[in-house]
Amino acid sequence: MKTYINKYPECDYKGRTRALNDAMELLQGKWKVLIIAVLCCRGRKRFSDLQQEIEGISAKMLTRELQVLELNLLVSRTVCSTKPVTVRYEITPYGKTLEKIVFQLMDWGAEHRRHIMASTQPVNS
Amino acid sequence: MKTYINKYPECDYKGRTRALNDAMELLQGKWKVLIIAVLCCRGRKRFSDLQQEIEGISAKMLTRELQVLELNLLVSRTVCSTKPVTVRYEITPYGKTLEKIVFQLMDWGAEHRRHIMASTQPVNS
DNA sequence: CTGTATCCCACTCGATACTG
DNA sequence: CAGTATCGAGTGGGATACAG
Repeated sequence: MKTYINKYPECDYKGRTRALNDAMELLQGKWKVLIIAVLCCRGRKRFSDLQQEIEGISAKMLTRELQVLELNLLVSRTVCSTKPVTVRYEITPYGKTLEKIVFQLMDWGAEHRRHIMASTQPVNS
Repeated sequence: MKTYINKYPECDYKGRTRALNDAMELLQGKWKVLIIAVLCCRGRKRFSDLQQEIEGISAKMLTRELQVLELNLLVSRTVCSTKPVTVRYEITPYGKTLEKIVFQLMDWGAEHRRHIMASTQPVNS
């Protein structure tokens, strides 16, 4: 029952745009995609390691975004009962289904930077 | 000088996350990806047609987002000097480079809805 | 028809301080 | 170590009115 994207879909148009909205809404925000990318690239990570690898993110934001990702089954959270507690975060097999898209976005972003720099006056930074 | 994404890149990590941020920043917001999708699927469209096809978007938002997309060379804008002016918007060949990603996001979003509905109590709507 | 200008609320996100 | 609580600035985006 998988539906495939047609180039010029005439039917289920509403459903498709809704699906796109779902995806974008979930991935919205400054950090979530980045977190996914890091977990995909670097594998299982502890909270503090994640915070170090994701430059600029605060504990609050990292917590909140990880919770959303966990709720959406993209990331798994494991508490290790060590002396001070440590927590491991890991991308789930299901989360891996986003890996390809995220990496394509990376590629596209790099290409886009070149494209814009070459074509116009860079707007900023 | 094209850089490729390795599964576990050790070098140019900063560059990659920066590229990902670029891409996400550009695509951020409620409407841009949707506009791109519509222009990809439906081809050249006038302003008012776009507004009709994209349910819920206001003129202000449509204008603003189209301007951003045009600035980023993803969309072209053509003014037709008809009696009341009409304007045609069209995805550029460059903009088409996002088509694949956008459609994959659509697919993923549809799959995700099923996945979440099957696995948990739906949170809302 | 295709926008622009204003007003305004809600929400995002950062900073900081605190807890088990 | 891994969070939570609270405050506050900035912004995204809706509603409405107006303009070329």
